[in-house]
Amino acid sequence: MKPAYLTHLATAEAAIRDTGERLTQPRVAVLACLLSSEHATTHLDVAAMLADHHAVDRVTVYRVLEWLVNHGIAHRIAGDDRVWRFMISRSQSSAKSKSKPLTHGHHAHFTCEACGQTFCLDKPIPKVDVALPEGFRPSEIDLVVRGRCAGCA
Amino acid sequence: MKPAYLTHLATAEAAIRDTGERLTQPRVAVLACLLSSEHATTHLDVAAMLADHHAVDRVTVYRVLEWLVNHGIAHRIAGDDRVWRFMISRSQSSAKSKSKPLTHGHHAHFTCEACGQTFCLDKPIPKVDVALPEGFRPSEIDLVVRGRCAGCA
DNA sequence: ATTTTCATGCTACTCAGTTGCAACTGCTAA
DNA sequence: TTAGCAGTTGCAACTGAGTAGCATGAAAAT
Repeated sequence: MKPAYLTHLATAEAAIRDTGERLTQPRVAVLACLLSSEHATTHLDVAAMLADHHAVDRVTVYRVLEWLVNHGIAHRIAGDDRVWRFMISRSQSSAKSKSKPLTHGHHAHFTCEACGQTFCLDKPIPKVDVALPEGFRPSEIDLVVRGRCAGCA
Repeated sequence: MKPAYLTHLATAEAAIRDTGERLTQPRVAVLACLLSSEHATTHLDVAAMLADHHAVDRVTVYRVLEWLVNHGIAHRIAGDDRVWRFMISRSQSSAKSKSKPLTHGHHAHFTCEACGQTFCLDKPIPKVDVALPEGFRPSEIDLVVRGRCAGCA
């Protein structure tokens, strides 16, 4: 059984070429990995998935993930276990535009208390109005819902 | 100049005695530290503050902080730098009750992108209704506002 | 084909947080 | 007041995430 990410290699390659920066094996492989994943994945998950067919050094995984984030292709989520998790930013996949850095705006995540997995909630989020103290200026709101996912219910 | 936390020692002692568990120097000192702090503090901050007058081993700081969280006296916040930060749960300070574990319910934090400090937003938060996928059950919602605090504006 | 530029891999490091264990101390009960 | 015990502390050694420096290697530009 071949790993699932293989079917996303072409899409990944196109997306990376789109950035105008260098097209490299590790970038393609890591991105394909994210594309094939339903939920947020750690650097470790990525390295493990690639181990058989596209072995990539763990440091490179870190760097590629960071690169993807900087290019607005992926975004990172701080989990409860102080491990970064990564996910493609679906929002940009529709935009054919020479996308600006993409601040990722209002975004909600769901973290399962049982299995620890994190999911992106694509559904539109009602605009939240939070009263801030004098002098505080907001730029972004992050919403995390904790609970039990469908699989662990 | 004496450290600020010294004025909170008595309050801290009372709160710990309230739990019915053991009253120890490190617990009192660490809690006094949190009480004296406006914003979320790391284990390191705590250890540094106590160094002169109540030196406590760093492992003990970790353990005491965890203990405080388990007793609903403090709560922890996952920062962007994957370091835990801690704060007293103001909500319980008013409750003279033999407080139940306290799930800390809806709670908002503000993280300053410039100085990295995290503040608790005590203001009531509008109830957020998030549409979850089929089978997902929420238990808690965490709201983090990112931006610039009054000091860094 | 050659050069330039930038990404990769490797090694070695930092730092948060944890574990195991021996020594100690706050509480309780005699 | 003291003896005993269980819960705490301190220490040392460890794990695991993430990073820095540097030599090698590979895309793209010429």
